[in-house]
Amino acid sequence: MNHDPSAVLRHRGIRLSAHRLAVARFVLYTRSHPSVDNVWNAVQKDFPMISQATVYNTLNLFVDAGLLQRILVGERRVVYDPDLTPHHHLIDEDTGVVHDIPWQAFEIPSIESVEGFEVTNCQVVMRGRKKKVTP
Amino acid sequence: MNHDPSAVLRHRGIRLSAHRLAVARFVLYTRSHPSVDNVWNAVQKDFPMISQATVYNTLNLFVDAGLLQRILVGERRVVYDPDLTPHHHLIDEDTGVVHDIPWQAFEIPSIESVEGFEVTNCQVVMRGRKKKVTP
DNA sequence: GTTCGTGCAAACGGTTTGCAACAAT
DNA sequence: ATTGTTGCAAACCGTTTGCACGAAC
Repeated sequence: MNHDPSAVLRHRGIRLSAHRLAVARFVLYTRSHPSVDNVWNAVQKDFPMISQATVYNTLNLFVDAGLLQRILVGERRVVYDPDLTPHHHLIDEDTGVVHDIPWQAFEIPSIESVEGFEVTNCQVVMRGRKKKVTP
Repeated sequence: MNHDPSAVLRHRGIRLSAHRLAVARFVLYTRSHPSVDNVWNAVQKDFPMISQATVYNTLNLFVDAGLLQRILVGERRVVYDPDLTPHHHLIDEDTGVVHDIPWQAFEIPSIESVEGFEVTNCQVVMRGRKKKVTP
């Protein structure tokens, strides 16, 4: 994994700007599954004048460039994930926190081929709450 | 499965009305995974004056009553499914059609318990396109 | 007569877009 | 000079809500 955001963006043919770098520095290396608002707030610490529109546009740019994954974790809740390797997601219904679940947690046989379909994408979204530990 | 919508609604304590019955007759027995608009169009054939708001309210009522499942099949795409038994969904990226995939298609071990969580819900949404048949 | 269903239009919230200004090439 | 990035506000789209009316209880 490349930890130099400038190089990453340039490698995808994305022109650099201070705002884009700031967004990249946050969103490409976080494991917190941030929403657009999370990204906006984080970047605002360095660039108080950045607009929501720019954050939206930049995130879309990164998704289109294959740097980010959009994950639909709820009715009106989209979250971004820089981890593009196949994995699942578990949403804590109490806190809203999104957890990564390793792909191997489930045995999904013949995922590329289900009933005559070529599966291009598979999103498993689970919801649950932390179990009480019996003492 | 009860094929008398009046009885189904009454059993859930939902008061009957012509509009509700019309919505129920369509949405509780279809396998087409209709969107709100699909339901609206279908019911309009019998009740041309029914409003979108009533369709929305009625569908929400049915979901809350446990008669329907809301399925998030895309960014701005919600469909309704009267099949409440656990199963997965596969969306044809070319046609938008939603297919049911039997729960047993995947071996999902210990679904109730993943990494200290009690899983209450699990939605698997796949996207793909029909494979060309090699002749 | 109180409750509940309905239609209408307005409000809502997340996202996109058109435009003008400006920066980079 | 041309192209690309940004902020702003308006538009957009699916959904919800407030209100007034009328029907059901």
